[in-house]
Amino acid sequence: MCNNSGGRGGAMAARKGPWTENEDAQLVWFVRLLGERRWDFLAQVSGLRRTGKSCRLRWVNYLHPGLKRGRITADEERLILSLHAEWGSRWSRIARKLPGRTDNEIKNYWRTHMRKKAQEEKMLAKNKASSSPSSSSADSTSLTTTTCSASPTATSSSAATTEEAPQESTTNMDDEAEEEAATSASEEKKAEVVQYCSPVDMDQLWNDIAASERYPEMMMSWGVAGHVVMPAPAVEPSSPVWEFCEDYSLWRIDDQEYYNKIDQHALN
DNA sequence: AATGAGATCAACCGCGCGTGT
DNA sequence: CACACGCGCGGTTGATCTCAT
Repeated sequence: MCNNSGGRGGAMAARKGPWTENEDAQLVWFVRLLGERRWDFLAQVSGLRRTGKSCRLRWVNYLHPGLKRGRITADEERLILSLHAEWGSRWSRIARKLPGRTDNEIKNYWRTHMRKKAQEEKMLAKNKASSSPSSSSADSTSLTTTTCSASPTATSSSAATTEEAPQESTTNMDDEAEEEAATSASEEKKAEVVQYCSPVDMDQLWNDIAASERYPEMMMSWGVAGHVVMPAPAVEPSSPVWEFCEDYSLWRIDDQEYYNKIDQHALN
């Protein structure tokens, strides 16, 4: 299935590992051109020696406009905790409630932070057990105690998940409704995403990108129109991909509204 | 200043679901 | 109805960064 399995098309082995700036820029451009679907096709057509899967992941987790960079806030943490308590490790679903955050990000956050908290709890429990065996709940971490009681390492195991998400069935209707709402109101949500964009780098980025006008040049340099066996665009090795993107205004092909919103936000 | 441990993040993998033929 | 394909999701791993010793 993956094009690195040598299925069809190119016999080129798929690249793995960290993405280069050129690859990022290229991917961004082709996503804007083709949309966020048909990733295998996109991977082939773009000339990227990556699997569609890899392209999608890179886009979703790193390149997607509206992604929020920076630390998870206290509010977000609270939300994550409560949603995790409700849904278990349905990271993508949880992520939908946290505009600008990816499932991967939340997943990572959960793992690292909950592990820490679980360790703390363990210590607390031990201490309490040794001092007074009667009480069972740690009070200091009031917010987190209820949900992070599952050991973080075990969080990944099905046991923890099922243990923590027993209401899954009861929330089914909720979920479906939410999913529907999520897709139907995607436009709204995207605006929401934009709202949530923190003033970190992304703002600057989109601002810069919105301001530029030169994507056709890139098209030429990549020999767009379908099959691109391309030398990577010339980018200064040290320059962030965004500078490259900026030069070529990558964001103007489709989903115009969406990106307009982003642009507008960035300009505010 | 060196180094080891822990934290964080990006990326990959396998599996399952939805859809088209 | 069965099959193949494309995609998304959850779990895991490995590299890099940060901080304490």
